Amino acid sequence: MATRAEVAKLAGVSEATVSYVLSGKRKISEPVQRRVVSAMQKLNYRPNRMAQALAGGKSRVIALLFPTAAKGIANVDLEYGLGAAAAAQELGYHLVMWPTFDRSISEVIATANAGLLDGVILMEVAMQDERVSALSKAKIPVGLIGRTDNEGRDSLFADRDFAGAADAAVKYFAELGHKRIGFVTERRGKSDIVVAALVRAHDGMVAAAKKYGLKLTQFESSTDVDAGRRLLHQIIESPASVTGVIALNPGASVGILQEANIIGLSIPKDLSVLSMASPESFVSATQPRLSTISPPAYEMGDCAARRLIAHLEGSKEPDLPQKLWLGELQVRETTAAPNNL
Amino acid sequence: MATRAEVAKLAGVSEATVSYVLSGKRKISEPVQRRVVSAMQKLNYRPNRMAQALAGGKSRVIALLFPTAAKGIANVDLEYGLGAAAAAQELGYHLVMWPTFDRSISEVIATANAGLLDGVILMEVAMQDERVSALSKAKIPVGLIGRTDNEGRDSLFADRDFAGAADAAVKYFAELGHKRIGFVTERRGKSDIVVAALVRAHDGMVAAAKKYGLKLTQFESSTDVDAGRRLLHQIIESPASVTGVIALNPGASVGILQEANIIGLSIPKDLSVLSMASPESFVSATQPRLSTISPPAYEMGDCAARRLIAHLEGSKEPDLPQKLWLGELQVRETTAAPNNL
DNA sequence: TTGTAAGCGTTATCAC
DNA sequence: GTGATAACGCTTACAA
Repeated sequence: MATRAEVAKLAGVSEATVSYVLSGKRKISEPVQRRVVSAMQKLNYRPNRMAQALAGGKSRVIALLFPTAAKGIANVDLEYGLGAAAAAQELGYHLVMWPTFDRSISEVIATANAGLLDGVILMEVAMQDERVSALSKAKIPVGLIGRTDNEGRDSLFADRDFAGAADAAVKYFAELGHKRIGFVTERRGKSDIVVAALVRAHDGMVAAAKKYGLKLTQFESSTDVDAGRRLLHQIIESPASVTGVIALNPGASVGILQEANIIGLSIPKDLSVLSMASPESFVSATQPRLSTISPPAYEMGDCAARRLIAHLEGSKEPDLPQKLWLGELQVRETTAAPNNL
Repeated sequence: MATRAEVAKLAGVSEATVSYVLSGKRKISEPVQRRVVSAMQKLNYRPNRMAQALAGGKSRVIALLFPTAAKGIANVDLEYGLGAAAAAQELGYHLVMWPTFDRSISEVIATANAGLLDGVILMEVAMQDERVSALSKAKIPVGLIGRTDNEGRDSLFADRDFAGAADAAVKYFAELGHKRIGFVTERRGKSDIVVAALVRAHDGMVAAAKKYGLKLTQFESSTDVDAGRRLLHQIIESPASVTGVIALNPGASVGILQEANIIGLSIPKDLSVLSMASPESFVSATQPRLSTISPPAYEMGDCAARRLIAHLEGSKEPDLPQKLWLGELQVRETTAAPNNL
């Protein structure tokens, strides 16, 4: 590759001038500008990013910590990554895919300290997320897909409006005529990590149920489909006798559908099912087609990356208005008025 | 972060010695070794990757060109990326996610020339892949998930054994008693890019059908589910009157399942369906559960990354034996003996 | 408006 | 075995 020195020589200017033409941090006279630019083109010059990074202290690389522990089902999460990667690209950054099996981040911090990473995007954020604190302490900028309970402080997030989504879901069920509904959430594991989404969705559901006067029963299930299948029996045997369920984890919804088919329970006639998080691609495979109110993952990933990068670039004002995503209610074939009015 | 200079001072050695302790490219005496290592630990030293990259000419970063054009269904492809990213990580490399909407790679080449990328992994490889030639011409190492028709030359690939997979699939159908089967492949678009997988799968199917004495009819469908649904009508109205189909693209299989359910066609009684490429997570949602013989995507991504990195590290002998992946035949609920023997 | 030169933190090539 | 000392290609004061 051509170096800056060669461009400078060809254009008959100093090396610094070449840099300033590129960065625009200095006023350059018309003729010089032209000469430099044409020299760059002639030599097919590209500034060396490693040299830029070394001299400038910024790599323009960010990492997405991608959770791979729950390999259960439907990697909804890919869409987040795609959105973030595309946004990064558009802004001249690069997104490294960082698969994580646990929540340890010492290696991430080390890599950032080694100058390779300017910032990090986190998923599956907990209310009190040790990773966020650790990264903050290490002065590494963090973007979140999700958010902690530290509302004001960490402003670099893209999160769902769980209250709004829960409200929309429950309202829909109420309008269909349901009186007793279930909420399927993830089993909170042995660890004391409380994923923020679970808490906010739960709170949203409770509030919405109260608002619309529905009786709400909570069920717990792990992410895999088999757990969802077992769950259906719990649901129908429950004294709560719900006529519909709203499920937070995709595995549960599918498991319920599967098992219902096997035991001859008719969906949505005998039980309505609404998923609060299932990717489009995944829904297309379900039979009957799952009704959903899912997060716009691509968009959210895009937003998280943009916010983080804007921060890295030193923008004071957040360019993007701080919004939460509701997700669109997609009525398909698993929701209807209750049978046993 | 602590720099090498600080470590050298603390350990009372020259900076070069610190580097050589790290790289092991020089014999270091016991006491010096100890002093340097302890100084490194005390200062929590990490070599600056940008400086290493600049001085060494290698960034230890590779990119995965991730196709996002066919947003139809089931991102099988995430698993490839996860495998590749994990392998890279394990080997001290980093994998940047590079979403691509088309097959242009000038920007990739420019980025590699800018020193950020040491190599590139390609997906959806064509028989004659212009991207491979362009990258080769630019002296950028390429790893493939898939492979071109240039068998010997580009040795850095991880591909399926399409002949073997087709053989296994057809053999299975033959043993079930099917005489006339269909092969569903992707519609070859307007462009003249011939994705290698399509060709090899086709050839494999033809050979296998001949071998087991089955009559084979080819059907074409685009990737989306709706196309798959329309396809079912083509299949049942076809004079070939097949009793089973083997589908290359996941969208088609699902569409067929969907439409069969709607029009009251019983699967597998009236028609057996076997998918040659559907991710686990996706299959769990189908009803009835799709029988498959899918590629081990994670493993293949892992392999492609390892091969590429081994090459980047200058290994002459390919460490990993050059194998092709068959994929495991998973008999689930969409395949059975034909009804109309 | 432009040029000069001091870093940035390594690798690699000499010497000793 | 170990220590200097040029690169590596850029950013960015500081001069002019």
